[in-house]
Amino acid sequence: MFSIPMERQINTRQKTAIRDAFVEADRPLSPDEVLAGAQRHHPTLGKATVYRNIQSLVDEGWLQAVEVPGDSPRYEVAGKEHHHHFQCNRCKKLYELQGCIPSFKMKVPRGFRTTGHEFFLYGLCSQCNH
Amino acid sequence: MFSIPMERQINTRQKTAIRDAFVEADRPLSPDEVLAGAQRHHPTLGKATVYRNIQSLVDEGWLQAVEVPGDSPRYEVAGKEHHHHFQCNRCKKLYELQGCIPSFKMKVPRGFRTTGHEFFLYGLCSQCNH
DNA sequence: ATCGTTGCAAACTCTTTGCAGGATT
DNA sequence: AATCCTGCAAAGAGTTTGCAACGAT
Repeated sequence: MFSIPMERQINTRQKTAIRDAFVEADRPLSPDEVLAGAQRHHPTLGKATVYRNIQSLVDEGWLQAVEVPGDSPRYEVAGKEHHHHFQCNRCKKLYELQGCIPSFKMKVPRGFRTTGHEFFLYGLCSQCNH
Repeated sequence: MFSIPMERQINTRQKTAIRDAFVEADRPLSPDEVLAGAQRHHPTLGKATVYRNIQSLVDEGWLQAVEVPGDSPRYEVAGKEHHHHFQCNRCKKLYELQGCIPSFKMKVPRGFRTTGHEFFLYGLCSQCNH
């Protein structure tokens, strides 16, 4: 038998600053937003470190990616229930919505098999809708 | 009063090859797919020309952009009714679906205003689902 | 002392732009 | 002939990778 060595859990100041940025923001963040948020805790943080730690947190299962149409990827704390997102047309911030749309049946071409869906609302967030 | 000069409608061989690629494919195409499809009509076509002509066709209203989560933009012939898209998980091709989902009411946070939505189905297309 | 992480810079990919030559009217 | 378009190559923007120095154990 082979034993799979438990990965040592390494928490550098940089990685902690990045996790804190997600907890404080409480919404999905882009790499640039992570850099800006985490630099308030650790000003010398570099962008390569942000990209590497995002990937590391995704691999650990702490983060998960949220792909957005026509914009850079966002990442959110993993483990939440199925939900969708709202993007502000002006500031481009992404927000979490509760729940899913009511059951829907979309017709797909013959021979196609559906395995999942995505849904986005667009508009103005409270900060931009004054 | 100023008169707005009517743009001369210029149709080069390259632009015609690009339009033909869309008509033949009958689905939204990425810039790379346009290049590949149009090069079958005009083998020396360059990618800068593809990008410029896509932009030109969008400006003319012949094409419209279809942004996709986590993938390069697609373009489809403009003027169709409101509809959504299906993306194949394996080959990444985008397909047009008919119609929209039945009426839905998603709760948004207070102070937010909704102006639009997007919806995507994912799965396997008939070519990849054998 | 060892081994993983950081931060800079270079490499990469996708897209846009500059420019000389070519095509169209 | 004048003007617009093309294709190459260089420039940008966002992301990834190489590497020497740093940090933690």
